[in-house]
Amino acid sequence: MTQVFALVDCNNFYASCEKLFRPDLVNRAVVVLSNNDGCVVARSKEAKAMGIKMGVPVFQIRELLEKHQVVAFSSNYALYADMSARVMRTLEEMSPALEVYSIDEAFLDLSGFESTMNLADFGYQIRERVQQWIGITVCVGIAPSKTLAKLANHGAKSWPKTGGVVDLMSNERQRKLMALLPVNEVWGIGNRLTKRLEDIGIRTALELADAPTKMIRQQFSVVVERTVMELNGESCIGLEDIPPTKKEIVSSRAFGERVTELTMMHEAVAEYVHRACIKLRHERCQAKRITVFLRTSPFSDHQRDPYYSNSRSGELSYPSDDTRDFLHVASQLLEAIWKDGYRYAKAGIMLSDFYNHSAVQQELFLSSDVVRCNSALMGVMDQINEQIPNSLYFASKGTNQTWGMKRELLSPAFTTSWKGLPRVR
DNA sequence: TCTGGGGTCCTAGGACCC
DNA sequence: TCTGGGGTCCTAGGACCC
Repeated sequence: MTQVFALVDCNNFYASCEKLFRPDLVNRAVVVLSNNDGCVVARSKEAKAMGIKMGVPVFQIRELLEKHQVVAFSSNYALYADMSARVMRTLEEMSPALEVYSIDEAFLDLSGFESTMNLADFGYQIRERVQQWIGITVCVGIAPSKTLAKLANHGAKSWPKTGGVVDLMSNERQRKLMALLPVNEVWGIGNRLTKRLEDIGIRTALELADAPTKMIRQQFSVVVERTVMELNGESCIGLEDIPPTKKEIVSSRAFGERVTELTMMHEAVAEYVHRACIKLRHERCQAKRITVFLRTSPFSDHQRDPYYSNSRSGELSYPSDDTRDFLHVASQLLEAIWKDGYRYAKAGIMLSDFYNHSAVQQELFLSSDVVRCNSALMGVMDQINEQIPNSLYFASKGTNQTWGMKRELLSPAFTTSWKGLPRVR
């Protein structure tokens, strides 16, 4: 049986979420900014039309924003996550299997649907329902492989006359679309690969699809080879409807102001450990390995502001999900890579080497009572913090946090009670 | 002055073992 | 003193994604 995938993607998702609760902003250009209000990470269609590019630093386009009275928001992740969950629940009801691919995209398995209905019509149904129930506009791409479904979706987004749905099940239509799209629009082909592919004369998606797989494998990799097969309608990447367990958890952040003192950096690292461990417990995992990293700004003039970047990993003697275990090691690792005299712009920690909670072998000399007691303590802490965020934490992360990030343009928490509200001081 | 955060997968090379 | 080749495991780095 031929496989059928649909990719459903929300249009301008973060900007659309902000607009949804501000009817006064219809037809106004809206942008959403990254942490620290540093870069543009989402634009409404009006903002796109002004030529505001994805990822551009705000300070470079400040005049443009003011001149056209563009409305800017700090990113309100709690709001977007909540809206995303609503969209996904709606999609779930319409398809037997769904893979939540990112906050604003999902793959649906529509295999077998083609015998009872017109696939494009079903795409329009999806679009209408999400629009009506949630108020978010989506585009739908339908094809026999995920990579082609991505391209179909791109077509649906780019050409309004498609009505937001493109059915790419026929080979003829696949080739027609691929001939029009540059190779860098293909899922899995980024900047570097685009450059290398262009060097050997491959410029369009179709030229990549027609390239001999053997040569692609030799000159590039198995990954690119798989992409070529997917472009030819051969599905190599299946639907992952059960989310795989995480292999690492990262918590990192650029500072609102440069950090020059070790005590401050200790506080910041403690904060990241705290956040990562909450996620770890949420995943019902334990980790053994922790990495601490820090760096100065790669963008500044290195004559005046020299560059330094370093990281160091350490291991616990047994897997744990106890914040205190990681705080202890992290602080030692930080001491080992810290150098005085630099203006640090960013730091973070990463947890890795995960073990399933139930399958973890306890440390030989730790009584099981102690372990039970620790995990109960952490559980209570997480529960309280879920009710009232940041009410309970370890003193090591500090109470002042002058290095914390800037979020000056945050929208209110429209749909969530506590999450997303700035901390009350 | 001001440039995000969180992930995955693959590969090359070093360490180590037999 | 001479000194092989193959396998495995781990890590760092590169590339990609949203």
